[in-house]
Amino acid sequence: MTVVKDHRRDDLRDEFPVGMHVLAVDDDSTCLMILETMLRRCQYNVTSTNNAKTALNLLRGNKNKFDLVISDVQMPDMDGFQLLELVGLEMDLPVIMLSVNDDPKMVMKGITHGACDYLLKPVRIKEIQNIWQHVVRRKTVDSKERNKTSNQDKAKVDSNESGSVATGNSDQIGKSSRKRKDEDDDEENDNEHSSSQKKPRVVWTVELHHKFISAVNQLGYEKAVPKKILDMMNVEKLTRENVASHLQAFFLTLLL
DNA sequence: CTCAGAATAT
DNA sequence: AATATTCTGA
Repeated sequence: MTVVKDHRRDDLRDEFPVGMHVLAVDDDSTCLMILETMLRRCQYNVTSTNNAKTALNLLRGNKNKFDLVISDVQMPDMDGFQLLELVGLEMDLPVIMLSVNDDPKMVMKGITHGACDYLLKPVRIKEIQNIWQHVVRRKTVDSKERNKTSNQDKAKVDSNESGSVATGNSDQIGKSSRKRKDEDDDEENDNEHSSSQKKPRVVWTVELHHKFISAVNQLGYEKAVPKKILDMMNVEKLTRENVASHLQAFFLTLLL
């Protein structure tokens, strides 16, 4: 009997730090769910909460339990930056910020407050797959050099690290977001067959996507079906097909 | 006939 | 790659 069961060309196998403990924080329950799902898929050990205070309590109560914190920026009780700061003060954990806001000021704020990464929503699972590198880096640096000059922060911003860890990097920040809502009723040419009616493609801006997410959120994952989502979103010009298409794509990105 | 979901096309 | 359109079955 051949004892060959080693045939794996599976992707996430080789040296993924399985079981790393991640604390996910987001007030939007659907986002949280998605985040959780993605993290689990990537074989992280996930604890999640929908508010920063609980997050803090969890962290304080289990100083060694977590390896990484990933938190939304905008939250009701305490915003992500405060959380970030407190965590930085009280413990040595890598924190990743999540936001729909691609404003460079915000990104900068995150970084200067000590975030080790700043991801834009909607987050793709590929970005999640890669975050363990921050933990590794932190640990490596930490054990090697315990240098703590009693200096206030110097706001030294390093764009992106130069290639260091295995897989290629994720994308850059500072793109996307076009102004939507293009009303078009301009008359102009009624030539026979040329262009009479434009067919505006629906552009799923972050905002629109967010509405979509909220709708799905309220309906619940199982009951979220195009028509219901559609009239829950209540966006003009949007068709059931549009939503259906987006829904399909959306689930694909979740599983990718 | 209407819709969801998958497949396929642009 | 993102969104639209077509197809199938309920």
